[in-house]
Amino acid sequence: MNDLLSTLNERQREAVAATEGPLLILAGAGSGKTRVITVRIAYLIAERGVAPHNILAVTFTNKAAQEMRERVTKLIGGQKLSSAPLVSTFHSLCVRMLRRDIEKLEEGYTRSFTIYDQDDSVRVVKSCIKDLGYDDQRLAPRQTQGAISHAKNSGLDADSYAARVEAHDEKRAAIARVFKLYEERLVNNNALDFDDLLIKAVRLLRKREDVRAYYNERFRYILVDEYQDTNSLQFALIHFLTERQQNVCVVGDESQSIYRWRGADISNILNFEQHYPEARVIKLEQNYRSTQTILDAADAVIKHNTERKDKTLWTANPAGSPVRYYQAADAEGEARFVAAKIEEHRRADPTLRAAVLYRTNAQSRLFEEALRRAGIAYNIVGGFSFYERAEVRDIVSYLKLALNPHDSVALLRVVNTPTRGLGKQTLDDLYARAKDYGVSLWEAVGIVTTQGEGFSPRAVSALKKFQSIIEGLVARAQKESASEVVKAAILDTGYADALKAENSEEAESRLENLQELVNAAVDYDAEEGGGLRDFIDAAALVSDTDQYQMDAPVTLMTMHSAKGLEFPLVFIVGMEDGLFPHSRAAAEQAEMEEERRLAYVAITRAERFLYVTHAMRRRVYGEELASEPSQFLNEMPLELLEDLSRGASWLSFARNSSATEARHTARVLRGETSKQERRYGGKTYDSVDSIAEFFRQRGDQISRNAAAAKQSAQPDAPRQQPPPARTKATTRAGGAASSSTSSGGDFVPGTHVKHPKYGRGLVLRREGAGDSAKLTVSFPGFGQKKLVEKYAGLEKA
DNA sequence: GAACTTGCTGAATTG
DNA sequence: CAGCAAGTTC
Repeated sequence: MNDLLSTLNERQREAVAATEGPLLILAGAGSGKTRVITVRIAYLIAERGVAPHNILAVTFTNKAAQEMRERVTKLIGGQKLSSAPLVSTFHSLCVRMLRRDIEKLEEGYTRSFTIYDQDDSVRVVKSCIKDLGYDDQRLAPRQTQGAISHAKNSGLDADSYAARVEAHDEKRAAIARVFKLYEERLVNNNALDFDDLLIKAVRLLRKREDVRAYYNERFRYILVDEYQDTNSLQFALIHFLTERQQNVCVVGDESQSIYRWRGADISNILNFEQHYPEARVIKLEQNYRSTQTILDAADAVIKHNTERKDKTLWTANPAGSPVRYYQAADAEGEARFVAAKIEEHRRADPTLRAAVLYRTNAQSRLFEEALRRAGIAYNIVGGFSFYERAEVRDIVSYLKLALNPHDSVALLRVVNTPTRGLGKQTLDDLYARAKDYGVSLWEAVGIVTTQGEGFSPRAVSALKKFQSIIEGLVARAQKESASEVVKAAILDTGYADALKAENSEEAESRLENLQELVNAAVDYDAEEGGGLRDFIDAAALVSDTDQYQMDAPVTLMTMHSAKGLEFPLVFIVGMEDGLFPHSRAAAEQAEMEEERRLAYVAITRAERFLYVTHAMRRRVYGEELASEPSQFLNEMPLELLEDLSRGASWLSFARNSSATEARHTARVLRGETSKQERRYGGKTYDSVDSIAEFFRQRGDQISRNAAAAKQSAQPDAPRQQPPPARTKATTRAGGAASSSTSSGGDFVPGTHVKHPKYGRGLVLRREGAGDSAKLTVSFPGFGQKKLVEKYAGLEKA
């Protein structure tokens, strides 16, 4: 079967053929990573005679898993296989393991456990905060859930978290108590949150030799995709699974690590060779995806990061067209521009797929509107997914109860939906009773319906009604197919009737969504046939990125969601300081580097055409704010950019010599000059000559200042002060008023200054005079800011 | 007990 | 600006 390998280059072939022992594939963007993985699986089966069910491939999203499955099937051709390789996400792999063996953990969980998504977790956290008597203003449920999740991901349980709380830190002490109660409640509800899926699976492997042996025997060849995004739990999981055999192949690219904030540990990939001393390393450095120009832009940006493995991506592709740049007056104008350009491109080539990539989901709305107005069909990833719609969640809650009636979150959600006369008072009483007896809400329902417990006859009969509905569903779940139970959950509960009675358009569309849910279940029955249990598990584990449709002409999504995808035409929008890079990242170097990797990911999605845009004004929180171009624009070689803006733009400004020097100066300040020198199209930028020229022009004083600045960039120099607690995404138009220290005229270009928010900076430019004098100041790490001298509160540094 | 109104606060990225 | 929670009214 030589034709399997014939489509691959030499490195790729090596990566496929090195089947035995640990292997690290460092796969640069667009280097044919997925092809290598899929061919490798096919090769293992066809050439090495490995039984398919002995192969495990792990991905992060269902979409990636599904694509991989399809491609393997295609590669193997018509061959009938005795079994199939398991291609799964980390989370569904864990669910599989736990559904089989969770009882062996002896932590009180049974195999019919429920999975809580983030929304469910927050609800539980909220109830814990309330019941502990904390103020949910001071202890925001969302934040608290985030803190708990973060702790769990770093391997802490409630007790070890509590032990680490400093004596005086009341807030964290409160979180620790919430954490403890939260964990108890999950056990009581027989529920696991997303983090638990990994935690319990790892614990199971650690604790039980027999389980470990079973999986080591089963999975003889393991592949892990996007290895740079694995966290310590995922690492531990892989570690246990490869305990006996070391046939583990991990594929990743540390330049595309963008989930550090979620606990991804980049050292997993950086130290792979230490973890597996026998490891072989193969680098895939030829990019097949993008034009030379796009690759140059990406490369120039990522080179500003200090923390990276050395790897040079190259391509045999043509230079292609320049990166198109557009500065819009406001966010609406930016959206109009994008819509117009998409139309233009698609008129020339109707098959051209486009993506609009933004930093935050909130940015999507304007693009949706503009595209709709332009009559362009689009697909949106993220935001409200199908399974997040209230009506779908309601029905899913009924189904969850059918499988695990002790799930109190699900119970509370639907006990009075549709309304059946169970108001706040009754539920509070029920809740109190459950707490008194130390039982689940479902058991409390049972007690009240048999003993009365002093509840009003009306309440008792309503509860009885609810009870019989759930019992009916429980019975059905045991013998009927998923779609049958889904239908029952919509009809027998009175849910559909209540919607019909509303007789509104809104209700009509909800009914349609529920019909969709039924369709999904019917499909599931036909394809997987795993029953309601598996259907609900799958529904709980769908992710935003799973919504991506490969054939959609236009896709709107975050840059995060775009990882792993490619498009001939890409728009990176909202390239503004504070938005991208995000203001929350500005305080820490490591976070800034992650933002930069995100920029790298976004740029390298583009195959042929790349547009970068930003707006001068944007509404944030309903407030009009002025914004500056992103420093990432500044980090692209300006020669590669073509300015499509109307009138003067930041780019035209940057291209005149003084601004170019400003760029150099900013780099000098960050001590970054020596490594950055590089040639683009025969022209040099960042040349030592022009920096020298710059200093000659500015005179001796500046050279001295620059030298001082360079010193302050040393590691032992005092760190710049942290930003204020609430940094707005952009600087307020008109400037923040504060004490005016200046007597005017002090801050000529070249002066080093100190700003209350941004720390040290260098004045690049001065416009106007007197009270209206405006300064352009470059702050290392914050980019350039335009400040009104009078209000800026600047001091000489 | 349910529908409506006001007022407040908060959104970075995700399985 | 928008979504949600508490308060207000029927």
